[in-house]
Amino acid sequence: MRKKNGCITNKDLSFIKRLIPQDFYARDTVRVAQELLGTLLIREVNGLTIVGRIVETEAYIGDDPACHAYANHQRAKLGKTPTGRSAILFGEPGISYVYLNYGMYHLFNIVTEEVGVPGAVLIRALEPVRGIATMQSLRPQAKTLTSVANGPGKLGLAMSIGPAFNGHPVFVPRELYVAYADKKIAPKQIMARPRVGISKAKDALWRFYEKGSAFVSKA
DNA sequence: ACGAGGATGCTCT
DNA sequence: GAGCATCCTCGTG
Repeated sequence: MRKKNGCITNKDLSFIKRLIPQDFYARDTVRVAQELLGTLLIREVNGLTIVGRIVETEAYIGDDPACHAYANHQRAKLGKTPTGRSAILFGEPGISYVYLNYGMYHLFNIVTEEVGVPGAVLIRALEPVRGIATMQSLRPQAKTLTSVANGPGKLGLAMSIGPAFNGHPVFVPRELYVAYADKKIAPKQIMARPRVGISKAKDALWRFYEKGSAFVSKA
C-alpha cells in the first residue's frame, strides 16, 4: 500500500524479511539486474539506518565493450590473470564494486556471476524509504525527494558510499547490504532500455527500471 | 524546456 | 594524454 504522494507507508516497512543471499548474485547478470528492482538497499551509518528501494539498474558483462572488465576478459581468454581496477569483477559474487567516475562520483555496483566470470550490476536509482532526512542532508543540492538518488552519482552521495566500500560484501547485514522487500511493493512492470552515458555497445537493452517510477534517472 | 560547458581524478594506452 | 557507467549551473528561447 502506498500513500497518495507515492511514498511507501510505514506498514510496508515490515520488510527486511530476509537478506538476499550470496548465491542470488551468482547468476546471469541481466537476470540479477532485473530481479534487484524493488529490493531494498540498506545503509547503517552513525547508528542511523538509511533504506532505499532500488528502482533502476544496469547490467555489465564480460563480453561487453562497455564493461570495465572487457579488456581483462579478452586477456583472460588467453590465460592471463585479470589485473587492475576491474579484477574484482572476476571475483566473488555479491561483493560491491565502487569506483570513482569523472573524478567526482562514486558509483556503486554489485559483482555477479560465478567466480571467474566477470559481471556487475550498476545500481542507478533509489526511491527513498527510510532515513530520508539523512539522505537529504547528504544531498543538499536536491530540491525534491525524487532527485535525492535518481542517478548513480547522486545515489552514492545519498547513501554515503565511498571508496572504502569497494570489496564490501552486500550479503552480510552490516553497514551496506541488500534485502528482499515485501511482495506488496514488487515492481508491477519492468522497462528495458539502452544504458546511459556509454559510448560502446549503446544498443543493448541492459538498463532496467520500474515503469512509472518518479525516482528513476530518466524515463 | 533544453543544451552547452566545466569540475575533477583515476585508469589504461 | 585520452576517455570516462555524472551532475550542476548558467545561458538561451
